[in-house]
Amino acid sequence: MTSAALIAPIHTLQDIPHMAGLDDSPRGRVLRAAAYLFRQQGFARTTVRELAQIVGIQSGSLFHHFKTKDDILAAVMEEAIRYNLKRLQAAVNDHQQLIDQLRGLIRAELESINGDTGAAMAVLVFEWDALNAERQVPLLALRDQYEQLWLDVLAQAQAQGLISQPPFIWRRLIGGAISWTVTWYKATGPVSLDQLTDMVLRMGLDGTVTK
Amino acid sequence: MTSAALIAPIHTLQDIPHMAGLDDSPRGRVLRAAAYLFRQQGFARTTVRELAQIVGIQSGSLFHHFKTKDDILAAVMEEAIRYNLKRLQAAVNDHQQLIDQLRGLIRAELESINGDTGAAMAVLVFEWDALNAERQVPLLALRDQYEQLWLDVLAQAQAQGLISQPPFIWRRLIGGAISWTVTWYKATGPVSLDQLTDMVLRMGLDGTVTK
DNA sequence: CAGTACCAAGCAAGCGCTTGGTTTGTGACT
DNA sequence: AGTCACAAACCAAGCGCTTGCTTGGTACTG
Repeated sequence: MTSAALIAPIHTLQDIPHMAGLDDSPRGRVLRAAAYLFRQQGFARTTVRELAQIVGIQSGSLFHHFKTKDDILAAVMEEAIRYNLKRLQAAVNDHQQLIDQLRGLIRAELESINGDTGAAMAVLVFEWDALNAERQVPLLALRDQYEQLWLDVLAQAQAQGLISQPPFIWRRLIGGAISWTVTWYKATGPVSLDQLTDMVLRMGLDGTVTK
Repeated sequence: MTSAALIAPIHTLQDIPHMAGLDDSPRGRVLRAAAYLFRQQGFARTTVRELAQIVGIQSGSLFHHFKTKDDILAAVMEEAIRYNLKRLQAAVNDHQQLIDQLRGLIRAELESINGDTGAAMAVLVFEWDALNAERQVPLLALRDQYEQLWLDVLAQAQAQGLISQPPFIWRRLIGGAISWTVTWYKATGPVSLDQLTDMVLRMGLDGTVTK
């Protein structure tokens, strides 16, 4: 097998940005490095030796903190989804007007994907199938909560005539547009997160409002 | 590592749907199986032995047709992008009205992702980073052609006031919504491809037209 | 002195790919 | 029609290497 990343693979933990929700415990350090590597190269192509090297320990020592490599993946995903579920709940609770709640949800999800939990969120999306079916179950329960938050707001939005598509479909299409930003959007570019939020929101309010 | 797909991994080529653009030559058979497996389990987690077994040959015999496993991945991607570039060009040429061209593009891309080239398109999206940088170059040139087709139509759409966002942004957001359908849309479900096309189109024509 | 965190070494299994040789299909020439 | 040459397609076996993970022991901390 040809190995990717032959050039400058040497990293240390300090080169890797912090991830919200993770402390500086050994466990937190492993998960931070894992989120970074799993996103950068994929789960299967990341070796436990490589991960250990970045954390600064021997590869065998990883298994003092996690039973298997799969457990590390599951932990990264669980941290990501738990943290961002809270973020989304806050986004809804912070506003009373429905349109502001909707904008808040979009903004929060854009942040989770392009901000300080971006690596873990990308792993959650792109490496989902790498997780055993059994290990997916508890995460699916969390994801259902996450999606229900959206659907509750969207049901009201439909009732008020804010959106003209079924909430389920609307959520999938807009969710796709938001998730996809991970492949192209740079916060340092010409478009700010607030501007991007408004663009997505406008696309969501399709022809029903001339706002 | 725990291995996924412990249950009923036994397949033969006949269980795998045909892919448009591939013939029944040995090469075509390998690529068809590869597109299916790479999508199902990911490139890294698919072994050459597994691939060979489905095709019905020995693993070593694969290397009579392709130099490396990476070459197989690159070939799957190239076939996918070449075939769908033609499909997109046809979609534009088949109509004269701008709005119909736009709808044609959306419909064509939804088809390529959810239809007879779906597996290969998913591989193109999800396994892009598994490809060496050098091998990405020729594919990027093809992808630029593909995207330019969209941008040409979108520039006119903006000039006519059909869309209210910059073509580049519009394309990214709508492209995300379309690509994302691979994660949830089933052609056998309650929503037809034509209906889905109209939903995406309506979302794209954001508030500028009360069509 | 118990528990946490770690190292050094290495095992068993699986990986991509190679090798040397055999079968099969095809077209040209008698 | 028969036969021969040659390339394409394939098999059987296995090499060299990497993988996730284990083991038995040591240092540090409260």
